[in-house]
Amino acid sequence: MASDHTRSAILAAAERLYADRGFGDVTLRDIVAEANVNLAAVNYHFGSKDELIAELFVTRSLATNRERLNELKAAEEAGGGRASIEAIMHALVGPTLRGCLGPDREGSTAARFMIRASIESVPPIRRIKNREVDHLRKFVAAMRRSLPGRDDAELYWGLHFALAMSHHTIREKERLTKLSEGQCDLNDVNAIVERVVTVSVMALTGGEPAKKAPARSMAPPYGRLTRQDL
Amino acid sequence: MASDHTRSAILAAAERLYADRGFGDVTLRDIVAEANVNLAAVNYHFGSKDELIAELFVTRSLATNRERLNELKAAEEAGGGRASIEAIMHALVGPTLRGCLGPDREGSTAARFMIRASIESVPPIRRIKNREVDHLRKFVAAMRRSLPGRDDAELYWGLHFALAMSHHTIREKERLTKLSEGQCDLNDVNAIVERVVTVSVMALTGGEPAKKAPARSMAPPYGRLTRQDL
DNA sequence: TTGCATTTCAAACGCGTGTATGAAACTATC
DNA sequence: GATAGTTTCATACACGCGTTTGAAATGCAA
Repeated sequence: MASDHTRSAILAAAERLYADRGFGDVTLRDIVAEANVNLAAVNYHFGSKDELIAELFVTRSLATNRERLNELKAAEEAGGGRASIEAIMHALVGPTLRGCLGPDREGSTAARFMIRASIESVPPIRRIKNREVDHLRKFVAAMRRSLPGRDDAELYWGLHFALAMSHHTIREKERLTKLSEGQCDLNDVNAIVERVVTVSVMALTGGEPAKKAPARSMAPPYGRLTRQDL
Repeated sequence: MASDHTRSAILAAAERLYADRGFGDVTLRDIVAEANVNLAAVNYHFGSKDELIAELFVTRSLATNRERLNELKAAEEAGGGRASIEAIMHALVGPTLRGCLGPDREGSTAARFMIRASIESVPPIRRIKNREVDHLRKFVAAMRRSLPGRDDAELYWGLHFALAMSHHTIREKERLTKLSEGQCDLNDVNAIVERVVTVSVMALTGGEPAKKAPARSMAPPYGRLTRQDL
């Protein structure tokens, strides 16, 4: 057991370097140099480079998931077991967006690391992401409670688009700034969250203010929908 | 000059392998084995591995961009210089979605390659993508003509979200299928295009059927907007 | 056929990587 | 303070990679 000093120094240095320069060109030697520890320490404490990356990513995404679920649970309790669809989407995209776009929170290293993880998609991280389905299903369940009668496929598409907008905003933050020549304010995180939530809710409810709308409303003007369940 | 046989065999083999297995674990040796040419041929004909990848990507994305602009031009001419916002978004996301999700088009190798390029984000490709700004600006210009008086930032956000949804759908195709347990039909490309267009238009017009709406309508319920231009 | 330029080829180079080794330095328990 | 277990360290290994080399083969004009 002992001090753990080396172990956490490696974790901190690795996260910092990965956040700054991406997974592609950060070697174990870079990491141990930054952490002032011996090269062999990585394999001693983590087993392999991939396991080090996995541990970093698991830690951070567990934290985000916990935050999301807390927000969801709070919203459902406040609504007597049924949260508004706005609140649900807010809980879904808020923590991630705040974490990755927000101002320095613990030096924002964690945030920048998660951005990299979302951009570069290295094998150990991809493996973990594929097990995130269960977590998302909890949101689908909440959405089902909030919008009863709505087709399940519609719920999945709404969730999918919400994640699309928030992840893409994180990934392409720089590009959007450049494209819009600074006209899109990427610093006001709350405004961005509201923007994403608003569009997501519109996608799910078809533009109406989202008060228990009758049923499927996002049906495209033409072109068939899913035909699974006729 | 000569036969070009070797050159094109390399291009074809590389695209096929990258499409199937990703950039991460395809080596030059894999490629030349698949193409039945000598290892040194790659450097002789392309200069380096990165330039080979770049040539592949440039070729394919030029084709997509051309397709997009053709669709846009056709829509603008049909509307007397002003296309409907639906048509513009359609031209923006249609070609990419059809190319990457559609059924076999020339063996769909090109499509799968572009999916990889959008997922893995390898340096030479990233460099090229960063020069795509000019191309997107043409769409912003068309949007400005279609929705005059609308805040520029709103147009950028709308374009951004449209790209978000189409790219994310391509990237996470498998995950969405798994999450929804097949309830989201990822095979009906036209329906997906309509879905993305519909939501994009709602994001831009605020849910109204998009007939030259007065002005900014996607303003979030609370939270400030951009403050650049006061 | 000769001569020159282009293209192919087998082989090797050089480098950087993640990982393994085995001894040395600690730390804690008795 | 001896001993067993844990952690650090310098060093080396083995391998795969993109790239280079220089000679052989090929194509083509005169």
